[in-house]
Amino acid sequence: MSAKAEQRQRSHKAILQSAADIVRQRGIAGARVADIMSGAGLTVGGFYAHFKSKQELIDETILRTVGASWERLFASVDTKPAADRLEIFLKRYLSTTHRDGDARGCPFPAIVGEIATTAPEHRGTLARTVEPLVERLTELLPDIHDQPRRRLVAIGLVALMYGGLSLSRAVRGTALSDEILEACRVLSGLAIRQVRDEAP
Amino acid sequence: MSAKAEQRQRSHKAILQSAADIVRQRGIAGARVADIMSGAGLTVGGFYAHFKSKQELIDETILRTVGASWERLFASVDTKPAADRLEIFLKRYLSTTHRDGDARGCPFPAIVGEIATTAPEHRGTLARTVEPLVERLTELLPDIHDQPRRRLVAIGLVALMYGGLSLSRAVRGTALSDEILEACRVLSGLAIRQVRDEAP
DNA sequence: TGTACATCAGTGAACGCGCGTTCACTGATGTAC
DNA sequence: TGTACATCAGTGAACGCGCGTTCACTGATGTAC
Repeated sequence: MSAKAEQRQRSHKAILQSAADIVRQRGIAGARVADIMSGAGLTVGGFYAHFKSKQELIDETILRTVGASWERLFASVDTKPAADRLEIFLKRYLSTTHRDGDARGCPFPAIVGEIATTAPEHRGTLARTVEPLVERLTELLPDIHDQPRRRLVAIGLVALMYGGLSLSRAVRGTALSDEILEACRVLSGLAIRQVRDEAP
Repeated sequence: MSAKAEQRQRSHKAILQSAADIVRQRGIAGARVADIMSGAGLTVGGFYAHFKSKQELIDETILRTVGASWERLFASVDTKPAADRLEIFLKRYLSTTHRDGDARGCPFPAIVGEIATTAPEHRGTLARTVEPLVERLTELLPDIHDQPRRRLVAIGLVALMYGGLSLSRAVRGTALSDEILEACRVLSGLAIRQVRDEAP
């Protein structure tokens, strides 16, 4: 590949990386094109040689960051004993480390509310990212042979994880913030124990 | 009171009501001063005779709408048998009616994410609203005599309710949206059953 | 191999628009005598 | 009671600012001969 094309590719990647970081921290509206570009070591004007619009970049950023962050989490529990995986998974998602700006963390807290209110143009993209997570998470649940119920429990856990992390971040700095994370770990533990007890 | 003062009071109330409606639908940044005023039957310029700034109005709107919406829910289950109250409460919060823009619904989905990312100036106000809910909700839980755990379960349920409603709204229009609400009802039911089983 | 021209990634200023906020003004209500 | 003036809730245009997007330009890289 020519030096020019290589340079272009490097810039493209840098823009995506910068967007991923900034969107996770500041949400969609908070991620300004000029800031994203300067985070990539470039200037505003060059943006439109890489993406058709801000919306296109945001869509691609959503697909990439949701996928990558959850896959990273799934991979991190892969080596653990099967029986412990779900608990460790929940513990990591609902950790203070994740709350306090893990650069590779889940972007949901930064984008879900915005998509519901002022950025409905990304609704379809978001919906597409949730389904795979649910399927992967279902595999981690106790095998209760009631597949529809298993799926619902997985979806409920996604909502609990997202809700807990989001609320915890919103009240960051207060004692309640830590309590929220702990509470979600406790609640998920209770639900999972009950699922196990119900299993045949 | 003079006719002038009465007029002023009516306007003030209308602005608050309009703000409550619009914030719930479009979030904080999405609630434009001009739109709020026109929703109250007034024009932009008059706004600053009623509030020092948009931030002041938003803070007051958060305090009022969070308090009122949860109190309304608590009141609505007051006449039910004590043993059923929590379940009905959860069912109503996690209903499609509530998701589909109940005008008096919970404002959390519209504001929590934004406060965590682009509107940290409202963080303290939000935190102040959560504590009372938790205390009220704790009373609805089975009496397990382990108060700290009881509190954590209540907090977890708040996170689950908020997370479920928010996620469900974000993917509105898809089959997943309904599933999320059902999933959260199921998950909360499982956790509560487990709490009961653990009770002495 | 060297030279002249073409390409193209990136620059930075400018544009148009929407927002929160300000302010001179209006006209109905209230007050003093 | 009537009259002259004061008050003040609300108007609507203007201001300043920040944002997404556009565009004429630059200069390094690539190509043709």
